Amino acid sequence: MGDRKQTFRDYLSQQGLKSTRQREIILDEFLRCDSHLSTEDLYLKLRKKHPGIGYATVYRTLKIFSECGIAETRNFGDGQTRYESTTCEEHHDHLICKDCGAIIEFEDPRIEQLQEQVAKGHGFIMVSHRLEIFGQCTKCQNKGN
Amino acid sequence: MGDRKQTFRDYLSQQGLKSTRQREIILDEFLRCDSHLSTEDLYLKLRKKHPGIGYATVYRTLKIFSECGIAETRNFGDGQTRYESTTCEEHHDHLICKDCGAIIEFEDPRIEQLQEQVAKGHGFIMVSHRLEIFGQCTKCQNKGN
DNA sequence: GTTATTTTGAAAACCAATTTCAAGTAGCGA
DNA sequence: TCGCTACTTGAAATTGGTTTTCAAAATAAC
Repeated sequence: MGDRKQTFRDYLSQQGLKSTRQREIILDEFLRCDSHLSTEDLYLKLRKKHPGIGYATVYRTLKIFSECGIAETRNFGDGQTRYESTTCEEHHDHLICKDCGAIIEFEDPRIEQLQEQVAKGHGFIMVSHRLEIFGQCTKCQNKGN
Repeated sequence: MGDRKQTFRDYLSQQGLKSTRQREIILDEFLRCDSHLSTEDLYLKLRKKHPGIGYATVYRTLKIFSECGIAETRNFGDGQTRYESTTCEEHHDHLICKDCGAIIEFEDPRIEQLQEQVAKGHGFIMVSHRLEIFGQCTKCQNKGN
């Protein structure tokens, strides 16, 4: 946590960018929040306490987060880009309920390994991957239908 | 092939929709082409032989394709929706070159099975999934970086 | 053929993402 | 501290793909 703030500040100065009040506020809020936020989600949250901060600033700051590695972009097919704060933990994938939209994170090294194999088998050097499983969660199964 | 055309016609009449010259042309072209076409790709291809057909018609027709199950939508994160014609074959996933954009299809039953396991482990009923591996293909590796 | 309904194509609307620009701010050096 | 320069900000405009609108044209049933 503390070191992600540091990572951000280091990245800024290294790129000749400036540390500003807005960027600090946005970073704090981003780290505090649940993940999988869209630009709009974060903008709306921020607006409650900091009405002055504009959408464009949130957008640009999130982009910097992903450049410096403290956030990753996700894309679940609903037309909105979401940002997820990276953790020291392993890479993970997502299980998404098609009914209620619940998102569960999981990781499975066996799947990761097989992916690596597949890539190699086609002569590819794997850089990243994305796995999403869509289904129906327990709750929604019980709600009938 | 023949039966996918039939599937489409059946769907139309079942929904009270009409069979038109444009829809037939678009279907023919769609089945003839490589997969992973965006609306624009298909529109541009069609325009060569059938300049009269409008973008909106291609868009709407592709939507019907996906409703009746002869096409599936894909989303590789470049901001364009792509349509892939479904085959009788197994489900497959994608290997995508981050440099030249080449798309390779693959399938791996071992991965599929592990996904099923993961879903079950979280109490989910798996409906579908999406797996994309991003990397660098052999060609682009040789082109140096 | 006539009629009711659907479809078409061009243009407009839509919406998230991205850029523009004038005013404001940070950070450096004097 | 002051001044300068470059970067940042927020509002508004723009972009680019998607989706809808609407009047004219085409289809299917009568």
